[in-house]
Amino acid sequence: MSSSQALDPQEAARNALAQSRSRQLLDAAARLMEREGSEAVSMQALATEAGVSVGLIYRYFGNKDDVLLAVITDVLDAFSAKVPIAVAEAGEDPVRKLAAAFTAYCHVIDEHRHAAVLTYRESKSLDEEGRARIKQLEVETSQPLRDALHDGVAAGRLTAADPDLVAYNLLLLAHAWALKHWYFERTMTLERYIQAQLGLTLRGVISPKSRRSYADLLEP
Amino acid sequence: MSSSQALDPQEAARNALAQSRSRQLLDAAARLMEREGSEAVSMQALATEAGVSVGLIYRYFGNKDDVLLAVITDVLDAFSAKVPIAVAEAGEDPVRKLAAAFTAYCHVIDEHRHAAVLTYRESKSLDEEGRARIKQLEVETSQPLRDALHDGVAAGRLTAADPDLVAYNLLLLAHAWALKHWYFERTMTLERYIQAQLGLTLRGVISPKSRRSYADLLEP
Amino acid sequence: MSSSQALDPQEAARNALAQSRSRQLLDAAARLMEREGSEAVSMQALATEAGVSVGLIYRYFGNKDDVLLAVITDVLDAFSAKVPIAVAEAGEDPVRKLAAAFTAYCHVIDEHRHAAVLTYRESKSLDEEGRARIKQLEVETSQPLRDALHDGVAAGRLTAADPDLVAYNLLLLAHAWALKHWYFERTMTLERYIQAQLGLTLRGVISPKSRRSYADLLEP
Amino acid sequence: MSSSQALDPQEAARNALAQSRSRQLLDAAARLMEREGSEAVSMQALATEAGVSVGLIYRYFGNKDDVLLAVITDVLDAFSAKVPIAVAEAGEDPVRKLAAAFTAYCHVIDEHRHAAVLTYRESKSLDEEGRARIKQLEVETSQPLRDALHDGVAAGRLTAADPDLVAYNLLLLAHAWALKHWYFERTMTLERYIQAQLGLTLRGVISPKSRRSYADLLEP
DNA sequence: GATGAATGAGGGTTCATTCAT
DNA sequence: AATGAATGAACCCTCATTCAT
Repeated sequence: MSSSQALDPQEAARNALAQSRSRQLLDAAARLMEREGSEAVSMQALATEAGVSVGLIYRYFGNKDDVLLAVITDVLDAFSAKVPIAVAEAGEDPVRKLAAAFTAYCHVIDEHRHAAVLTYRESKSLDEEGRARIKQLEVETSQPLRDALHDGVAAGRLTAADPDLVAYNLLLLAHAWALKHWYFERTMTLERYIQAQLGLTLRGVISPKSRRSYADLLEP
Repeated sequence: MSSSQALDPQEAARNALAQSRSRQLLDAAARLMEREGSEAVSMQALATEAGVSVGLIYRYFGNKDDVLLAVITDVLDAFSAKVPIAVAEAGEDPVRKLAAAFTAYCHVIDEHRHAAVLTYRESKSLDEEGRARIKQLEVETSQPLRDALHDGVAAGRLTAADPDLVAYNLLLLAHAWALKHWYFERTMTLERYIQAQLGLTLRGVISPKSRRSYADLLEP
Repeated sequence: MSSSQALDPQEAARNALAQSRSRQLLDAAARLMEREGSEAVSMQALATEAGVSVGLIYRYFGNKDDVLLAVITDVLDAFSAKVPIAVAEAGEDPVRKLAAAFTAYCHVIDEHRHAAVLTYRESKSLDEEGRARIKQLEVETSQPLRDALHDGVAAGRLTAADPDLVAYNLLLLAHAWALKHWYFERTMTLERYIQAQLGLTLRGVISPKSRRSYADLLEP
Repeated sequence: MSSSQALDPQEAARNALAQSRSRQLLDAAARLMEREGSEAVSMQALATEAGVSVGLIYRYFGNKDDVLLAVITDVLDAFSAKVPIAVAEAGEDPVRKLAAAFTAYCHVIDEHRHAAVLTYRESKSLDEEGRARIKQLEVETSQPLRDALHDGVAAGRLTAADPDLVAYNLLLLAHAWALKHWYFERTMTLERYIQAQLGLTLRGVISPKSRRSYADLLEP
């Protein structure tokens, strides 16, 4: 009720504080996971890293799973923030938009590698309602990929029996950069990874007559 | 012939017991993970599920990580046991062999869904030497995919700049059936999943002149 | 002057708390060992005896061996606190100083009988660096005995081929009051024990011409 | 009844077996303690070292403490076996007999260093009746020292207000070679240790007129 | 007599969570 | 709003002891 407009200054201040505290903690969590691995995130360690007390975390998050959920959500938020922009900059061509979206996904994943892995961990609350939220967010944030694919199909540039599966696969391949980083880092850079995976996927869905137009994307 | 050398019956009995205990414990672990999630596998819970005492587990496994490693290895062993057979039954055609291999992978994953997820968890000992063993086993067990792909390329049926990446992607897609089961189960059966993913991947690597021969694999 | 530098009150309070908690735990350990023997000191038992939770112990000590080391160090600290004072009060005569030192040692041992025995137990961490620390502390705290002996030799009151061995023997005899308490308590009081042992040792090292001056120490 | 004489052959065989099993286990315990320290004696380790099964140990010993008690008793038995012989070989002189006895004690201790330390460990059953047995045995086995001292006093060679205390101290000094081995081994050999300690003790109890006769024992 | 697989209480340790200040 | 000392359930692991074979 008081959320959208006419917020009294006290509440506004409170919200701003909550916002900045969340940011502070989420950033600390990211740093911690980057430095020590995502197993090392204990509440105590998180508090120390963020420069606050343990108790304070519980003022802004209900429990540890809430924090983890927020970390994951944070990554998904980065998707919503960056992918649409990248898509918009790619112009009107749906295939170029698709490529731009995938590239942006991969870059975000690369910047949050350890947080991205979290999604694949089973934790108590993530089974109940957290799982549902993540699912929904994941679907929402993969919308740009789906849109570009559908556009491409509509425009006759792509041929895909199940565009949603292709979109999901691309998401998966972006995640795979984090999940299997120990494997890929031995043979590839991120840019090379993006190019190679994009090429493979596109070769499976591009319509024959459009091949020539996207030779740069298809030829590795 | 059946064993290594002059097996004294006492040792043989002991080995058989160890074998069956391992089986019993690994099966219990699988059941437990299936029922409560792979986070719920405490040594106490495992003992209870297997109907033995905690102490007994330590007679057959050095520590908890050894158990987890064994669970993972168990899946990988199922690969080595089943995939080569499926490939052999597929005949000589490298593309058919590839399809058979992927199908077999997916079936094994489906039968060990929760165990398969374990590989993606970071655990203490899995970072040190366990990680190395898993990597190696993963590479070994994915060999059939790689072989079929290389054969296909050599035979001119497939065109792939990086066959190893394609093989790894297929492995990933098989794992994805377990990792993202909550997503796929809403829209697909396992068989449909296999067919769809195989179609997509093949369309990206099949050589133009061979398309007609594998129309059944390519058309969903 | 009293502390190191610009003590902010918060840190000071924390230090005071840590101090008092340590005291509380070490006293509980002493009581426990007194009542149940030094084998009975489990972390749980210690927590219960001290009226705190197990977890709290780990806020003040790294692990169980740290606790045991602290218990031992505590005794050695009592030596450093009490022996020099006793020596100082004994005047200038090196033999009187020696007697005073030994008496003080025995009294401290008597007050920490069970803790004193700990030094003779082999424990995991006590082999590595703990052992080294104890050794060093033991040597340091037995310095007053050595000093008095060397002084006595220098002053011509004592004759000892190996004063350090004599000093070590006295230390041992002090410990023996704890180690063999079940034996000595049947026939002696602490005071009688001190007098008798001192007499024996002194008779072995006193120079002939000084015998008369210390008749009170030599004649039991 | 059947013990002293006329033992039926079956019982005799049983006794002999029990005897040899005990020996086998006690020797294994000694080896184990020598090699791994006296903390490392678990029932399993002991069984393995002795080349028997765990269960068998319980046929010959009631529980672990019984084994430990037997190990200790074994050392005390070695005293009764060796010390009287050494004393007998020393001739008639009570002081020489004392010296021979102490030397023999120290040698036995040196051969069973780790077992000797066991006496100073508190364990469950050692408090109850085991303690009593050990006390008694300790007193019995130190009899040669006491005898020699009393003889010496009677012969006017020694002057000691409390000969029993002197005897007990010598026992303690023999033990100290094991208890404080880490200290003494840095500066002394066993022979030097014996000579030095004997010298110190004797100087405290030898009667003035006998000093010359035992100059070899008194001068280090 | 002998085995060794099996038990399970108990030990040390960690860490999410609470609450008095 | 913020702190951090305190809690205690839960975890992994060991080892003396038992008992069916």
